[in-house]
Amino acid sequence: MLPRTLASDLSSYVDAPPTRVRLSGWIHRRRRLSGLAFVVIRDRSGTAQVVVKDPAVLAQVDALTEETTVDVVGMTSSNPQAPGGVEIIDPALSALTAAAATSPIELWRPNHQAGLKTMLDHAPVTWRHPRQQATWQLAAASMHGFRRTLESQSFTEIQTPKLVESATESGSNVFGVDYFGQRAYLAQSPQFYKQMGVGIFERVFEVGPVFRAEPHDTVRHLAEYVSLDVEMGFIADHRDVAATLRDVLAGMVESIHERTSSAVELLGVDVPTVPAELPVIHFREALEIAGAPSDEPDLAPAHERALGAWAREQHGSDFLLVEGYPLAKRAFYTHPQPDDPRWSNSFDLLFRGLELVTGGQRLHRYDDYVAALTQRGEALAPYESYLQTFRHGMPPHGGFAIGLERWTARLVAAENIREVTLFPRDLHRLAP
RNA sequence: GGCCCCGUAGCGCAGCUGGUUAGCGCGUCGCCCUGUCACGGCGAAGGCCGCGGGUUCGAGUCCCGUCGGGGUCGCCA
Repeated sequence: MLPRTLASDLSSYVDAPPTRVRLSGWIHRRRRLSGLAFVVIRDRSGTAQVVVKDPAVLAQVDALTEETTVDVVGMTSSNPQAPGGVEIIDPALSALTAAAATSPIELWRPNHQAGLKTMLDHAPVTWRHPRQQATWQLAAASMHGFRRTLESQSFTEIQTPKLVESATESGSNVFGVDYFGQRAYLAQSPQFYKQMGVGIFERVFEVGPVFRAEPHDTVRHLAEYVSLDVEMGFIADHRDVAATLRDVLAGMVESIHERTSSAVELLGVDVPTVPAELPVIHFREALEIAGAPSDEPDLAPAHERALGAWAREQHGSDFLLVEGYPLAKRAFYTHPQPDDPRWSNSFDLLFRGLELVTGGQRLHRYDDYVAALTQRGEALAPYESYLQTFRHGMPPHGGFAIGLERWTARLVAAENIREVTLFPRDLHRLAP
């Protein structure tokens, strides 16, 4: 069998003599005229045009619907009228399945018109739209840039359990599951395990799912999302963590430029520039800038949007690091701000006015953990295996977590995070 | 979960203060058109107007309930 040629490789035949090639892909669109038909074939690399004139093959084209998978063997032909300058002529066509059922949406249109519900209900098909594919290519490239940056700084990639014994962090609700007759939970964060990982490897990261049972039905919440987690030891304070965060973001952006220029172009993505140093403000200043009362414990979405605009104007930055969140509002393992324990050595990173990252310095002394848990009225027993980490020597450490889908959503200016999530899980959706 | 808006053909929508047979564009199907590229032309099929109840001589339209969807707020990545 002739080896496969990808649609995107066809242009290399512009100056070559006619060559026999084989394309495999989906029938993206048929354009039938009286004595000939144009068949656009879509594969993972893009689309290619096939010109059919033979009556027997024309009859096949009439019978094969859009989205049917086919093998096409034909001759390359340079033709200025062909998209990309090269097309396939005089083809033999063989369908790999029966004619495909009509697609719920018109995949061949440059801009599909379907609403969110239609897109999600038919995700196995609607993700085939080139613009949809492109959004996930951005996500994939971002994950690659994340991994590559951390590996170059000698971080070890780990995988931590998603079935856990206790509902660890306070705040968000967890999903309970039956675990061989015992109550277990879906991990809402790899937090404890990545700290244990620091005790083992010094520097770890993880790309994986986390689960939040919070009944929040908003454009930026999912019940399951991909968390890009980092944790590192032997830091001075949270600013060291923030510096790594900056490098990681720069690596993600670099990877997007390297690997997905066509997706960037197709979607008209405004790829951000990561400043050499992320602009930093203290939580107190953030409240002032946002015009919020000085005793607000957190930033509301409207405040975040105001701060995003401010960072754009004052620093020309799409990113803004807000540090020093009130200690009482952060998780128990958060390290206080040394000169004023009302505040903490933690931060959020806003990307274009949306909370994208939470991170900071953690406690690293066993006694501090006992004190922090006791002060919050928590029993120590459920944290036994976690606390073991700190009885056996831990470096000052910290880390952060990036919400992948939030990143992608901001990147493509999606109005709803579900637009950039392959198979979103939310309050009302468990399928597909 | 609170509040606001919306459910009409495969998709996107119109349907006015209630009135006879519910429309439009795209898609689908049929016929026509040798160079299209969101091809074009002519024609046809396709609707429990989300579901249940109520008001009325009469409901896609008004009211109540319910299910589903969107936005927003709380909270979060």
